[in-house]
Amino acid sequence: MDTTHKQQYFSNELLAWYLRHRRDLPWRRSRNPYYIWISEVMLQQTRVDTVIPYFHRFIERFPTVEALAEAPEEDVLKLWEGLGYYSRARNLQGAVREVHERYGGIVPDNKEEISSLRGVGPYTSGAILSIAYNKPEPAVDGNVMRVLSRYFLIEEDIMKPSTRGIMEKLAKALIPEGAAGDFNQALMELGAMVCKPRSPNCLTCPVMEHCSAREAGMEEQLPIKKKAKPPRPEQRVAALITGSGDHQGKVLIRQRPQEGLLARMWELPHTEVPFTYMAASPSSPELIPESFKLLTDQLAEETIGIIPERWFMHAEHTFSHIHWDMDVIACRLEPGIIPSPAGMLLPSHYQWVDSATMDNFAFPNVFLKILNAYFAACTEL
DNA sequence: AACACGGGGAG
DNA sequence: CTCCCAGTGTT
Repeated sequence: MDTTHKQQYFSNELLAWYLRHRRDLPWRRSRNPYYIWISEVMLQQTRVDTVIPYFHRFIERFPTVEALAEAPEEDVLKLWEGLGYYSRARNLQGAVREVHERYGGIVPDNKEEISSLRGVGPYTSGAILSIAYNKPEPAVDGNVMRVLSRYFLIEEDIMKPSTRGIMEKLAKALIPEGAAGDFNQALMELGAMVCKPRSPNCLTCPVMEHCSAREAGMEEQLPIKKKAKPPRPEQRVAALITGSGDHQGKVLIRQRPQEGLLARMWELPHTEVPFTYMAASPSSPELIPESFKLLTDQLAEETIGIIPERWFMHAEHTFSHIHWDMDVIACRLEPGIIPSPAGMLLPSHYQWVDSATMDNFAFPNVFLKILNAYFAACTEL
């Protein structure tokens, strides 16, 4: 079978399959480029089922380019809470502000301008141009690379940037005349619903008949992918500082720095401790002091004196590159360090919150879990 | 080219 | 539990 026929068969069958089997997803109910853009940024590294509720809340609160451009950044971060990769939210708002100011609120419809926006890389630009404007641009994500590597039996390592180029060229050549948006979505839909990472489901695949990987019995081995490095472990100790007096029933939180991991999110005060220090546990809370002193010293530099009261809980959290192993210690403020009235000298990036007011701050999931566990325990008493 | 950057689902 | 998923920006 010659190459062009194999390609034409693929494009035609896949497109026909998609038109019959496409899922009814919220962002497929319009061709509003702004909605498509929001959805594509949310879908970066994130599953459809996870994104759906976030997408609804987001467009309800920020229905237009103008609404998002004029919103406070904290509001955007709060709506992104739990979705991860928070720079996506900040870059998105920055780019939307640029579209608002420079392009009169109209999302650009050409590669040059749209690619210059923060957070819009090769995948997202292709997705927006094809889905919102039906421009014949490829949108190569992980699904697409998996499907193409199997159907065309491509044994290049998909983690290599050079493989992207090969895939984009191929994906572009496959786009049927006038059907870029539907075809690109068809490719991703097949990867998500049929040609899945660990189960190719060939028997239900619309292009099985000419799939090279299946013919070679290679469908389970593709795509070829170099293994990622395991996350490096970090031991951490956090202080759950409970208030008294005016702050009875509240907990002290702080905001993270402008840049880096979980930038500008809120957290419990905590610090990394060396592994040579034993972790605490309910059975051996006496092992706390060495590691706890590091936290005490760090907070003392910010004029906050704490006294440990009891071990509260253990929390683990895995990022793609770091694993946190965290002990949470319930503490009270040391009298005399914070002068009366209490909290007067609290640094501005610190705040007291209770279970109601914590809704005003965006937290990474690991701290959300700890705070919810604490306030739930308080309610039981 | 290598690394930073979250969080969730499947088996 | 282990493994998998894989866009964009920075260096």
